[in-house]
Amino acid sequence: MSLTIATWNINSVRLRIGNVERFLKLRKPDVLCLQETKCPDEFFPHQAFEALGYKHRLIQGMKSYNGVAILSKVPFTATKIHHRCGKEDCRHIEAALDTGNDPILIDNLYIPAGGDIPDPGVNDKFAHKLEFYREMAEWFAERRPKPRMRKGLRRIAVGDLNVAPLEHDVWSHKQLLKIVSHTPMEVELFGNMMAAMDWIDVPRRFVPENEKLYSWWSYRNTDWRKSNRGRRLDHILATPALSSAIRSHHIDVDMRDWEQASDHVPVLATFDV
DNA sequence: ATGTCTTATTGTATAAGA
Repeated sequence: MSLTIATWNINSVRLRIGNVERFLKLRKPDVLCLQETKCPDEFFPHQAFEALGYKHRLIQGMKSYNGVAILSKVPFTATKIHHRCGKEDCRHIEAALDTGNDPILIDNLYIPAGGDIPDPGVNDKFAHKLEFYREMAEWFAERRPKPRMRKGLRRIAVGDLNVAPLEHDVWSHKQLLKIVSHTPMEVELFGNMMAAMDWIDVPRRFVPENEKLYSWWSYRNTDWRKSNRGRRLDHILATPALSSAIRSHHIDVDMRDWEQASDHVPVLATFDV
């Protein structure tokens, strides 16, 4: 079966539920992973998703900040809510998708943005971000399939990881080296997390590393398209067991122009599972 | 880099986070 996964930092699911519905009708992903829902669970707009066939929903939200959700047409065989760095701040949920074959595990992540100053000694938010990356690398390493497991493990991780790892994941590598999201320290920890599970960077399977690729443009630019000072903060990662199943990818850049747009646009990938 | 958007509140202006 064909499986399309989308990830989107929605920056308030209630404010932008109209845009979510429009996106789902347009792209019809099988699974949508949202971050920054900013919505306590009791207020989550379930009916909008139910009406469009997303009958399987795992949500973990809170007041004001953060919040993640997995909305799926595909049933779950298991779900988990994870607490990271000793906090309960709604940043990691996990579901097993019932694809008929081995279930595919999907992690939906909202990694801390990290504040403005890239120094963990003076900026607690940056320290939290680094700690989150270290914890994820360790957690994935513990789940890495043993060499004797020849078929490997089918796992997909998506979300707003708040790091643009490659030179051409930002508009100016040189000018952003000291800007949080592209500092060498963050990029190194991102790399450690990638190595922990041998993750494949799915969009970069299709777009060469010397081409610009972004999923986020700041609200602070008056004309985002003209200045085009973007960053690739939103990611889709897949394990080697899914390597031959990867079919296509798409970043919905034009959605940055939609009425009352999020500052992030959806990233999609299709697998033949 | 600048400077915008969202949420919440000792609220109709301000602060915090991104």
